[in-house]
Amino acid sequence: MNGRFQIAIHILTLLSRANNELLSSEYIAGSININPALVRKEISNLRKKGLIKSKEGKAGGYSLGIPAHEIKLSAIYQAVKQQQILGQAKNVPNPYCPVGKQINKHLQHLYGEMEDVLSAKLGALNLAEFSTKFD
Amino acid sequence: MNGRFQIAIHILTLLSRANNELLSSEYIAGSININPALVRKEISNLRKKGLIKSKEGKAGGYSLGIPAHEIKLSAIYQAVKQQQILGQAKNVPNPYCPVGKQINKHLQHLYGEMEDVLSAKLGALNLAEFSTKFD
DNA sequence: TTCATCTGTAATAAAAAAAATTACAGTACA
DNA sequence: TGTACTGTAATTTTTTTTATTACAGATGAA
Repeated sequence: MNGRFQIAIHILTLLSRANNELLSSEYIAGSININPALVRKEISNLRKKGLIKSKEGKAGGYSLGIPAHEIKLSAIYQAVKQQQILGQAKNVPNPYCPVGKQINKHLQHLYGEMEDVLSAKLGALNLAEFSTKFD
Repeated sequence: MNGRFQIAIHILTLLSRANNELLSSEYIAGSININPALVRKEISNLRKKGLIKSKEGKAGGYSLGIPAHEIKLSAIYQAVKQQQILGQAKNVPNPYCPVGKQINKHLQHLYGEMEDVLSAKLGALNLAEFSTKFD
């Protein structure tokens, strides 16, 4: 669960409460208290996944790409997670050790199962439900 | 799921296969391919949680603190996770924004639920089972 | 006793990752 | 044609993680 999930869900929550009014990156950044360029960067990613629409130019800004009740939290998680969390492809364990030789494979499998239960849990919640907490 | 979990489970797997023979930090470090001081540091933590026993001095080394089948993977996870993953207590969202004001509380709750399902999943597996994968 | 081989721990440095900042081209409205 | 936005890249700063070095203390053995 990295910091990007937090930013992404914050952005999406703001948009889901905006009633189709466009919000600017500066406004969003003000609510999160981070730099507008970071907001635009994360939105750039979420837009590619279809979760957000943007309009350029004067009076431009952002809105949800699909209705909030169709956005499962698992979709946000998937959109934001970079690569397999599995550690450090760099740290190559000792290939001459029976444990070192295989452990990454087994951990990979274990982590996959973990992701599955997380996704299942997050898939049971959607953005509309999450947003109502702020009423 | 951070890098320390990977190191911790690697250490514990080695110990569980050592048949009560003591392993040195240097041997363990050689299998993981990291620095022996890091191994000792992580073991220092796992020892405080009772998962590992150590013996100082010449011919010293490490062994499991309790039988492998009594070590749930969730216990390893708990031992290793530092603080609530919840992001950045530093990044304080805008308190004048209805979303910014409450989002950390709601995320905290959400993350708590996530931890619960993870722990449940990991609690169904123990170190002995994990170790048999290496036979 | 004294040497050799370990652990325990702290201090420091190096490397990697994350976050912030700055800058500016492109777009659209008025 | 000016203004207010987005899109994106380049760069710097900060934070976190990992590695290294060092050495005191413990223990067993010659």
